[in-house]
Amino acid sequence: MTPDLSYLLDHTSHVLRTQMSAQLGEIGLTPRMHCVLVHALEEERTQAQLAEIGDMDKTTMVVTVDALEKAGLAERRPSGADRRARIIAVTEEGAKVAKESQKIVDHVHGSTLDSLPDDERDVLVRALNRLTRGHLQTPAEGPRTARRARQKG
Amino acid sequence: MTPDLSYLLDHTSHVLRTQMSAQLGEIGLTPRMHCVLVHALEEERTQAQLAEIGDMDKTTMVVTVDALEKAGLAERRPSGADRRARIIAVTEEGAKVAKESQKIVDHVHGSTLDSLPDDERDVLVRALNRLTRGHLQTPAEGPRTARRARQKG
DNA sequence: TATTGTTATACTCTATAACTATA
DNA sequence: TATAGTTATAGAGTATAACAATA
Repeated sequence: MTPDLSYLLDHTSHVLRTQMSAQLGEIGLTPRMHCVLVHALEEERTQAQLAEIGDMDKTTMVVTVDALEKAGLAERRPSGADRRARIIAVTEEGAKVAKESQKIVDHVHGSTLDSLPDDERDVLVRALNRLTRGHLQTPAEGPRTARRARQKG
Repeated sequence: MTPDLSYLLDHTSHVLRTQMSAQLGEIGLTPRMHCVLVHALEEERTQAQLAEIGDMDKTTMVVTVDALEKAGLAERRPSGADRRARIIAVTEEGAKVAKESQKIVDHVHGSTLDSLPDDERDVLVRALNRLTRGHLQTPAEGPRTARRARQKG
């Protein structure tokens, strides 16, 4: 009998996400805010670059940066190189929070992996990495959702 | 360094779901329709029971059964035991389609697992099962989304 | 009073299109 | 012409509330 891989992956990823959201929520972050914060800290990056890294739409990015600015964790700054682009600069407070949130993320991942026997832990990660780079690399095409033109006004 | 388990599980489950949806879509089914069809075939079951099994809301179940009826794959029949309840009866055509869709599901799962080395394959499934029954059994509580009362009329 | 299935609808999430300013 | 970021909003998905029939 074939194991129900869909159920196993859906369930584990769903529960892990709820745990992550709940834990990050304790310090006022969403997973997306954490992602942007961390990658904006690594080097000077524009919204488009951060959207690419986090696999978000640019409009989703706008909302996420709005939230970070409102919370005083990051700011939009004009890019010297391209006056259309905005660099996302992390504030001092934002850097502190990012350190904290990275600890939370590592702890949630770590405690999950620690619940497995040593041999299973390593192989699980290796197998998921292999699938991610191989058979489950690319999403299958969904049916193109036709969309009406937006109302002018 | 802690592996990014969130990314690995999210990505693999997402891609697997798109592949499954695309393959089942070829014969006009959604994953939910397949799920209902298969469990309705096993024994006489009401909508509520099938919703429980597939972890769907009862209103989502209504939509799913509507789709199955429209496609001529299942019918609502009054339950002898409880006149409020409806038994979901699979049609002859529905049984054929269910056989087909089960083949598709097994093939999608099978080809994914077959892309892994033997030793990784078994351990992956064992580890995911262990997480599902253990550390990642229960979703964390989300913030209760307050909802306005519905308009009368 | 509680439950099954239904309808209507409200909410969330995300993506699309159009827009402004640059390039 | 194309791109970065913004705004408004469409659309999918889903969950909530109220309801009718029945328990």
